[in-house]
Amino acid sequence: MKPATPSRPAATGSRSSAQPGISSPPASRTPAFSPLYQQIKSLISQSLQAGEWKSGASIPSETELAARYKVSQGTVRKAIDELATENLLIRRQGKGTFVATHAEQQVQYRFLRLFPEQGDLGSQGPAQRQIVDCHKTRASAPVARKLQLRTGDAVMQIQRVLSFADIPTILENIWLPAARFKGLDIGRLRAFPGPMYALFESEFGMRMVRAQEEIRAVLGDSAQCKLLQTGPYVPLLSVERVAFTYNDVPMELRHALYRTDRHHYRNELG
Amino acid sequence: MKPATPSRPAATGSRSSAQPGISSPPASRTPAFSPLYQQIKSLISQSLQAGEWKSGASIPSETELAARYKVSQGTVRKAIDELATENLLIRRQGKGTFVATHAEQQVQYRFLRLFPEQGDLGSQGPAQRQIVDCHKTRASAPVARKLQLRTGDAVMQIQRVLSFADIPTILENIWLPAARFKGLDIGRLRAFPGPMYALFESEFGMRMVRAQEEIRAVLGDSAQCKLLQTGPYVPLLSVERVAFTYNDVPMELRHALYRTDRHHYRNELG
DNA sequence: CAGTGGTCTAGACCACTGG
DNA sequence: CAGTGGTCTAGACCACTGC
Repeated sequence: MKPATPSRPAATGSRSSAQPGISSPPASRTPAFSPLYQQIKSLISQSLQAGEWKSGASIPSETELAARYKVSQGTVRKAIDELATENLLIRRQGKGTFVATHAEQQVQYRFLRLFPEQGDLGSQGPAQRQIVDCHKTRASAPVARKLQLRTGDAVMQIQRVLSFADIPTILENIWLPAARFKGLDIGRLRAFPGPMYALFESEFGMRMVRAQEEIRAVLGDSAQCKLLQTGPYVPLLSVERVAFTYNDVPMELRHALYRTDRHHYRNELG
Repeated sequence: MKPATPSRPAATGSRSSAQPGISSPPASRTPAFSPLYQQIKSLISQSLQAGEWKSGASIPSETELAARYKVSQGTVRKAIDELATENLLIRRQGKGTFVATHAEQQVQYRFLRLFPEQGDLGSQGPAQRQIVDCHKTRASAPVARKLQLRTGDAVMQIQRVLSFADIPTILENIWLPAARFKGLDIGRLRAFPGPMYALFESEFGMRMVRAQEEIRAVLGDSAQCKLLQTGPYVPLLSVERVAFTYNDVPMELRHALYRTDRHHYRNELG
């Protein structure tokens, strides 16, 4: 691309906003101007969403992508940089750029912010997972709203307990849109060795990319306290998480209760 | 700067790692290679820390800084970019780059992650602040450890209650190193109209840049419940925050209790 | 209109990885 | 050694702000 040329490359179409020299309706303002690298970014996002590259696999090199989209390397570089800071891609110098995954990481649980009170990281070995229940049901109104479904749509509901050092610590209730997770059952959940989000990736092609949590202090009821093996009416951390795939589509709702007598939820504020 | 020249500019000294053509001890490995923009970044950080530019004021333009440090504009640009994503600086197109501040923001409380259950943002107006106590005391062992002081060092201790829509919601206990906050008393706290971090900036030149929180579910004792006007033994969110200035120096410890019956703590997971 | 940050390019070289 | 991402430069132009 020569600089100073008003014409734009046909990345997929052309520059989305009104450009000088390009015919554009003079009326209808607020085109907002989308820079080239943003367009490249969304093209790469689309390829990720379409599954053009597998989880954990490498995407084409910057040079290749620059040639494909007919832009300079620096422009695809900026696009990839942003996708990397959003944790959709992972750059590794000398090796390439890879599709982010929940599997094969040293950080076993990407979205879990719970840390033991003493002994820093994973010093107590891997978590023990116990699937209590997994069945298909219909979405209640609040569940449907958070998952952007209609009330009564089919959802899979999973209940499980996570233990650390043999102490039950997390009680989770998970809802998934059944249409996207056909064939999921308690057997497959129990058989899968890694984190649940890794199962979603490898068996259903659903990558969780971002999540939002709402945290409250609550008193566990007797059933919850029994599953967590605590005394009755212990204060617990209620963590309601909605996890999103690409394009901010919600794909999982997870209501969790954390015991915080031996652990705490840690958060970094920028 | 000509490219391909092995010699490096004397930003403040010179490139910190072994460079070809520059005399450097061939022994003693692991220089780790610090790129130029990182050196510029730390120079700008030092100027921020030294108070060369006031809170909320603009720093020199990219062109000026490039001239000052004898590097290209793109290099200082990358340095500023990183400082901006770390929230030390704020870029405003067409206007300049500004020193981040806790004052004069639309987001009144930069580090507060508490949101009302309904009615999105600040719909219930500003918080009411009530200073309960402010006195000088000596740091206990745990307080000293978190503030990187010695046990028994002088600290200011502040207790206050924050109310939203006239409902007491947050009970805070704050510890500050007394040596850095000389002259702080309950009168000045009550007189200051803005957030406490804005007071720290404007009256003591201390900018809080980053914070870390540990969150647990607890039962409030009777004194705490009284201040928060709840029934006895209500589950509360315990939020222990350490706030840092530049260079990861801890400057504030804050133990807070949040009522989460009408609010929740919200967190985004990337 | 001048000045700021924001985008885009082209090219050179450096550091890291693996065969 | 070739290939990848990472750094640095120089220069042109664009978009936004305020005088």
